Amino acid sequence: MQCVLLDFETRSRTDLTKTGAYKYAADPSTDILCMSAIDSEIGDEWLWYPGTQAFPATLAVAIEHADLVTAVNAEFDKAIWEYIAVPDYGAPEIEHKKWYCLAAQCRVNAIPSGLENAARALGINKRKDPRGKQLIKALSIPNPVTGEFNEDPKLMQEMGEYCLQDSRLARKVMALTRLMSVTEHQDWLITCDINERGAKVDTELARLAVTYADAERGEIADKLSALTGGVITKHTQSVRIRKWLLAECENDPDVIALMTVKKGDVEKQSLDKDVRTALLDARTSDGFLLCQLTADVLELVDQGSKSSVSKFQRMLDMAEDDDRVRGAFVFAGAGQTQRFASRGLQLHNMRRDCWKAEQTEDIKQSMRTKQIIPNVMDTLSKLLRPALIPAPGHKFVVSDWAAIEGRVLPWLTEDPRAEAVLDIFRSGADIYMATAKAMGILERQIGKVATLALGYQGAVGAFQAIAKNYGLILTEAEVLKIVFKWREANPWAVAYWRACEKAAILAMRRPGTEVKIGKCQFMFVEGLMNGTLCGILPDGTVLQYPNARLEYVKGKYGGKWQVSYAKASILPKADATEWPRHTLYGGLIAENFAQGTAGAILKYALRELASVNAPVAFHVHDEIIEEVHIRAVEARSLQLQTIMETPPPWAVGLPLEAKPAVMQRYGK
DNA sequence: TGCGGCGGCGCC
DNA sequence: AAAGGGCGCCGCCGCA
Repeated sequence: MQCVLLDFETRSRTDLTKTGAYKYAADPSTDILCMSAIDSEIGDEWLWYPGTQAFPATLAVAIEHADLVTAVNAEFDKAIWEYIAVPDYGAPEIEHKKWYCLAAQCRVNAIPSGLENAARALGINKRKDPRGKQLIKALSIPNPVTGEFNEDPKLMQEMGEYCLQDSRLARKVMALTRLMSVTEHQDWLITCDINERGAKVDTELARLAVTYADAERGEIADKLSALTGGVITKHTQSVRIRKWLLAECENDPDVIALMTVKKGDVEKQSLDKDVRTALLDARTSDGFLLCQLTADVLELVDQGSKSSVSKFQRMLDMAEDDDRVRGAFVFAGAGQTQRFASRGLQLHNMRRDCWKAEQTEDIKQSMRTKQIIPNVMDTLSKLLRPALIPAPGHKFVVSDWAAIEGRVLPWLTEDPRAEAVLDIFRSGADIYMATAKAMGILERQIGKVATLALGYQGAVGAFQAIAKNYGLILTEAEVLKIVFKWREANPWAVAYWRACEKAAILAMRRPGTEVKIGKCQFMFVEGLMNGTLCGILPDGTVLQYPNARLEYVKGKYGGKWQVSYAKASILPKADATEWPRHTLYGGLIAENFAQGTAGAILKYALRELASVNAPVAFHVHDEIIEEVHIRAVEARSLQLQTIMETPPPWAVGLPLEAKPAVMQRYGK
């Protein structure tokens, strides 16, 4: 495998962190300072300053012969290459499928995807060097006072050296982790295509929303200042608000009790949404004192805490001239499950409860004519999804898999007792009602919450967390009974948790051996990243647990063996000597497997859709949104449903259901 | 002033 | 022994 590693250093008047790579690369003020390249096999190095040098002929040959052209976050380098290096500086063209991303390779290895953190996780870069950042600040950003770029030749030369050093480090990281499989690389390329296509934003709506949100935030701030004598000046000042409230109620133990939340092993006082609701609710019951003043303050915080309205500004920052936001998806962004993540304009967490297209038009018209809107922040956050729109003459075709994880989990177990659950899905019956019945309970709501909450060894806490979203209020004793009944009615799940945990331990004891659990496997690979426990999903996707260790932990009544591993998503603190670790337990493994397999089904469908040139605009874990010409809506809907409901070859027998809807704006 | 840490929020 | 976990973004806080 011959591979050329690239790294660009650039400068621009636009802010990369606000606009994202695509808009940044497309901006006319963006230019290349230098580019380093390394041939990963031979080790040949190049440093190119396009302002003063022609493109190195030997590098052109190396690229021509390379199987892959690699960069950390290659979408950035690819965009710079295609938008600037080729047209402005005579760099040779590189075919799309030759591009390869080292950051994506890091993510499939379950280590951080930033070069510095990846190297740190691999133990080859202990110390952070601030010089690189200083150089970027000096050369990549115009002087804030004069607006001029610094062109100091000495600094430019130093920048080049740093650029080359990054490529050398990247080469090491590449060698210490496993390459993406052909399928993973293909999925990454498909992600590039989706990112390049982008999602269209109703920028007029976004601008109106920003105006209204700014005004409302100002009003809330004024009210808070007035109520608290200037102690609290914004609804976002969580520390001030907490201190003020505690002082105001003279450390009333009842109030403190309601404010106390457990985080890990430590108890803390919080004033998050749940606590505020609890405090305001308790106010109406007997004997609880929460004066009008504090209640008013809490309600103002509630009103202001729709932080999601900041997304409208983000839409405007990222939208290009054609009103499209590009680069929102990260292939394997979730290292532990290999699901996608979304960045920049995060399309994965937009408020679900939202206005319909017609309501959106009405509200938009009200804002155009500067009408007063009641409950502004709430109204605005319900406009987030509808702010995503299809191009003129197009519609969204939207489809999501019904209860995908509820189907995948029993299917993965291969337990004959789980067939009954799959048969309920196959029959089209109501799974939540059936679950309740199997537990000897009549309320569908309880069946629903139990199904959503208890599949991964969660107990009272997990149930209550989900129950509150459905307005279900039960005592701890009642929930404990429900948990017990659910486990009794679903013995396949309990057995699976145990089997997963045992398999992980067994795999650690027998390196290089496949240990089967239902449709998945574990294998401990000693030579990879200080020992990596690999969970292999039915499609071949590998979930990695790097730096895995089998440890004997002593308990009160004897001890037990357990597997721990380095957790990529938790970055170590500045003074930490070891990467933060987590412990595997059965329910967690079952969850990782189920989420990962659901993600594999999405990736499979995206490949199928790519092969028929389906216009996928975006996706949200279990949901695919196509932006379709109005004349093709019917055909594409049918095609989308067929692709989503046909299980992949490795999942024959898994019942899938995904009925498409047609929308003028994005909605639930 | 810049930056890491943390609390908070939203979704699947 | 029991265990909800997977994400990313915004904005404040406190330190260097």
